[in-house]
Order: sequence, then structure tokens, then C-alpha cells
Amino acid sequence: MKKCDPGNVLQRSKIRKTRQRIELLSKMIHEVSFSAKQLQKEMADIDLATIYRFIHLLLEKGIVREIAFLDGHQFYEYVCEHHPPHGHFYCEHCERLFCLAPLDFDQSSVLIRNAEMHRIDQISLVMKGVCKQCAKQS
Amino acid sequence: MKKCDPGNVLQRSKIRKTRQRIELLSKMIHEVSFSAKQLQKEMADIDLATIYRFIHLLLEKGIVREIAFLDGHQFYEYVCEHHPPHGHFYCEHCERLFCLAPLDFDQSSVLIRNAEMHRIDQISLVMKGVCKQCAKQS
DNA sequence: TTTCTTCTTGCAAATCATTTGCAACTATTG
DNA sequence: CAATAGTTGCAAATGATTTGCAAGAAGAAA
Repeated sequence: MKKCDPGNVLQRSKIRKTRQRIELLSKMIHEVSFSAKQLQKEMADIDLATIYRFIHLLLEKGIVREIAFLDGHQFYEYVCEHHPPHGHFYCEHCERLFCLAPLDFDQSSVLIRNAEMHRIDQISLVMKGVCKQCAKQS
Repeated sequence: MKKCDPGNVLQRSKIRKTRQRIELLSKMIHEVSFSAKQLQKEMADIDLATIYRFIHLLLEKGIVREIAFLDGHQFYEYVCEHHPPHGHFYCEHCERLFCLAPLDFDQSSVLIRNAEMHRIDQISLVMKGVCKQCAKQS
């Protein structure tokens, strides 16, 4: 059974299958990252409210995670075992979001030393700048 | 001459001094972090538009920097030599934002290896979770 | 398959942070 | 103290996200 098949993913999490959800989730699975607006641009027949409601449902179930808030939009990515948490790099010129390599345990541990922390639920590392391709062009 | 005196800071950056700006900047200098809304709550006589306009001006001059977008609000911090770039930890319970220790060069370098990057303008590292104090209480 | 119940959808309206236009006001310069 | 350029408050606009609600679709049971 394909683990990342939209139908299976929904079934496993006991989320009712609808045309809209299947379409949205397959898109999410195949994109490096997505925002509500991007999804709607490519699936104009699905209401924005439906998209936002579905994203929130997937967040609760841990099927997607928030990765960054950029240019007034929240970006998300699909969670799977081949895609452990990692940082992102946003090119301000072409507006693309790149994934950074995941940090290993030792690397991560240098980040999380702080006397005030009890539990960490989410780590977000985002860099902004200009990518090589854009640098060449200008 | 005090480097972090609001009046001096504005003068040095050729920003016209007004009552509103002096009041806002002194608050910013003394806070670990701030949002437009927090500032307005404590200085109700200053218009929100003025606050946003001033923040943008300070961002351009490099006097403050964006640190995180949380709960629908952008947070900023005052920039000074005793406060190099560093990560933050946000307690979802008490909604406080803590500073993490700054990373040294070697530590930082593990974060920035990515073939796509040409130039990095901004790095944002934010963790969300629960702080020790809140953990004790509940 | 039909029916029943529950969940989901699209639509329109509401929210909420942030931005903008504009006329009145104020800091700075000479 | 006048002239000028930059600032302010106010109200209205914007834009992402959220919500209420009635109609429609999915899943369970007969």
C-alpha cells in the first residue's frame, strides 16, 4: 500500500474523502511547499474557505506542518518520513522556497540550549536572500 | 554619548525627532521584543498607522529587525552590538518570547550550506513550545 | 440501493493586521 | 519667525484568513 497516496493518507487519519480533499492533498504531496493562495491558483474551482479548513485539519493530524510566513502568506509542507524537519531558504527575487539539508542530532542540539524551554513543539529556521540563479541574471 | 539613547539614535540616522518617535523608540530599546500591537497597547495616544510607519522606517535603517511572525503578529527587536542575531523561543502558553544564545560562526555555518544560496540577508530561527514556568503551573 | 445522519462545501459576510490617502500639524533650516 | 519638507491622526482600503449558514455529499445501516 502506498503510504503517500492521498486516499490512503486520508483513510489512515479517518478523514472523510471528498473530491476536493483528494485533489488538494495530491497537490500538497507533490509540491516542495505550498500556501493556500498557491493551491487556489491551480484549483480555482475549490473555494478558499475549503482550502483553509482542510489545511487546518491536516495540521491537527500532523499531516502537514507550517514552515514559514513570508510575504504575508503562511507556507506549509507535507510531512513524511523522507522529509524530516529542516530549514528553508527563500529567494526574495524569484520568490522560490528551497529546502535546506536537515540537521543531525548534534547539529540540532546546539540550537536548543536555553534554560527557559520545557518542551519544543516546532522549530522554524528560515533564511531570506537571493539564490544563485537570480544572482547570475542580475 | 549614550549609543542607545533614543534621541541619539534618531539623530545618527537623520530621522526627524518627534514626541511619538522618541516614546516609541525608548520602549523598543527597553523591550526584549515587541509588536505593533503591544506598542499601541501601552501608548494608546499614538496612532497605529504611525507605529507601523515608524517600524518600517527603522527596518530600512537597520535599527530594528524582524524576528518572527507569531499568532498573526510580526515581532521585532532593537538591534545593537550587545544583541547579535540569535534565535527565539516562543511559549505558546504564556505567549512570551525568549531569546536563545547567539550561535558562533562554526555553529552558524552548519546551517547555511545549500547549493542554491547566493546571498543571505536574514536568518530567522524560531521555536515554539512551552516554557518551564508554564510547565510547572499545569 | 435507499435512507438517515453527520460532515463538508460554496458563498457571502465578518475579522483582523497592516497599509494608504489626505488634510492639518510640526520639526528643522535659514 | 517664515518657508519647506516631513509627520501625524483619522478614516477608508487592502488582503489574508475565518465564520455562519443552507444546500449538497459521504458513510453507515437497513
